[in-house]
Amino acid sequence: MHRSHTCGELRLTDVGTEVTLSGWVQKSRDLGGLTFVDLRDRYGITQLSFNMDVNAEACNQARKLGREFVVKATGKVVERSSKNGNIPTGEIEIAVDKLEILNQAKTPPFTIEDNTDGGDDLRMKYRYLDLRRNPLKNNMMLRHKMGIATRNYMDNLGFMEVETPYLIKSTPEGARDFVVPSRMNEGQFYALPQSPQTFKQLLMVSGYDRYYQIVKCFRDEDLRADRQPEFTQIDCEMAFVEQEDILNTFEGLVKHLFKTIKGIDIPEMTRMSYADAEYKYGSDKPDIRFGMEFNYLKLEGERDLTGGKGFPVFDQAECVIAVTAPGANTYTRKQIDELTEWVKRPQIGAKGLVYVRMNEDGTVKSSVDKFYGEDDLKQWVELTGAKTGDLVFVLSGDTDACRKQMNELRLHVGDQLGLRNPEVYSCHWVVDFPLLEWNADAQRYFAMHHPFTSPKPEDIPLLNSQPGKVRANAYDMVINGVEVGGGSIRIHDRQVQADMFRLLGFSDEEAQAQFGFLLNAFEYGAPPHGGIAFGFDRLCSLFGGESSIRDFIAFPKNNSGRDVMIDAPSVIHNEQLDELSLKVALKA
RNA sequence: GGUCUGGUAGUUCAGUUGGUUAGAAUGCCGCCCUGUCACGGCGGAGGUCGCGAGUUCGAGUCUCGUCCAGACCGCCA
Repeated sequence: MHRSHTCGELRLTDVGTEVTLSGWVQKSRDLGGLTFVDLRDRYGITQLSFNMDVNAEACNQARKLGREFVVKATGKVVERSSKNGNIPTGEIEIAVDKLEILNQAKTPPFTIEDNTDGGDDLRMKYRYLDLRRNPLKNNMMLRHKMGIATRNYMDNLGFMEVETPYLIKSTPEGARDFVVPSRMNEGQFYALPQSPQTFKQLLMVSGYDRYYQIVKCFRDEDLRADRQPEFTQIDCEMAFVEQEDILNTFEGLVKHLFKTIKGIDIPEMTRMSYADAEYKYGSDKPDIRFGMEFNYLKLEGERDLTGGKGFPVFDQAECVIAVTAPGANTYTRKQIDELTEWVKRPQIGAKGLVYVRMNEDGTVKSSVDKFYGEDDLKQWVELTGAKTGDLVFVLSGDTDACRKQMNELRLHVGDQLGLRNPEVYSCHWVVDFPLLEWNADAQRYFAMHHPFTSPKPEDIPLLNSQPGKVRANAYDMVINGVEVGGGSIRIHDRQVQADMFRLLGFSDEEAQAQFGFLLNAFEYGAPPHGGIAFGFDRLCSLFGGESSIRDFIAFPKNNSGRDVMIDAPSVIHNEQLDELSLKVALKA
């Protein structure tokens, strides 16, 4: 027997008990005749004590222990004479009779502490050591609990989990596929699924009217802090439902997760149209934890409070947007200059930044006083609702670009002003997405969500005349400005689906070749259906209060898509290539 | 594909206008210490300044290239 208890469970009530503990040496403190060893496992830390007068042999052994040695200690639980209130086991210690080294350890390249001295690179290379640290361990535990809570909720509602294949067929739409060569089918490739989309729809045709799956998905695109090439979705689909049913069911899932994991009651989620989201926040995933909504000083067909005063920048702009930063008149000239440089970076691309100060003495001072008098500014201020002590930021330009830029500025200033507290959660739906998106390069429409999304029935007449105006039965759930999930009511009519493929530029032959199995299935009694998929990693990071998903995945990839621990990807042997009938021709 | 930031001791970082022997903290090693828990005290070892070229009397420092890491843009139905 290697242990009778874990390192996190012994208390004062266990005093006198003979126990055996096994774990890792967190730290030892050698006081001369007395040595203490902190023994750690994933349940906690228990102090081992060694006394030269009582057991010289064990004490001498203990003095030689290095960090992260794996040891087994047997002894009696005793009350400490000086207690440690910082840890749950701090009132007791083990007076060790017998110490056994189960395995030695090299000194780890970084400290196994909550605030480690290790950099990201090193932590990734020794991920198995990084995972010993509390923050990572807690993240993994959070992820585990999120999975359990999800499965409980879904199971209670009668959803069944069905596994779908990972080796499927490559399709041209959407993200790049990861491909897998087939040995038995020379020159042919499987693709790893970007999502189980078509399979879950086929399961609806099969009559499995409530399906879900916590499932890995794969996309061969560049990485970000919140994007990994392989990631996990909570993938769901329901038959005989309308949009309302889906929204209610999965609003319930997220509320359940908040309640069971964090003990937070989330109020009913508001719904915002895509058009409103873009209008008020310049984003399809607005963070509505704080105000700072857009005010249009100038917008075609609405108003123009800026024209005719000789300021060419605004005169030539399609759109002028003002946003009030509450209490931000404390910003110094230097801070505003920095913000100006910030919005002028190529990533944001604004030409400049205009501001209006709401001074304590009641005066209003702007960076464009040369062109705009007190009356003009008063009109602006009235529209934006800015009060004394506030600072109004104004950007101008083409409407879409200006909205995007103001969205970035709004979030950035929101961060600076501490308006985006990670402990405050604001969940809402964005609905009525456009069905199609015009792509200027390809000179054709692309499905904004995916080609299986159904148009709103009342918008169907526009499909041929104004495709860009057609709204979809599509929805995203947004939490704190993070798109955590999205879905749609699908097309279940073969003819409509075929029309959609045609609209997206597929010939009938191409549509049949790519998605014939789905079109065929729709001929055998496809029920109306729809669904949603949540980004599980993002949900976990959100619950953990972090913006990067990497530390919520046990073994993630780095920025370049590499696993630096196992050193993947790697070249393969020529024998393997031969078997697959492949030849590698490196570019340049 | 692009923009930006960084790469100096095992680790995290500092390093002035280009100028003697490149520093700190922590970790590691040795000695001392009987109630520590960020233990304490004394001593010690530890560096091809990512790599390559260039400028210069002289480069950690300046220039160019390259590799690696991170953030972002493009991309992500």
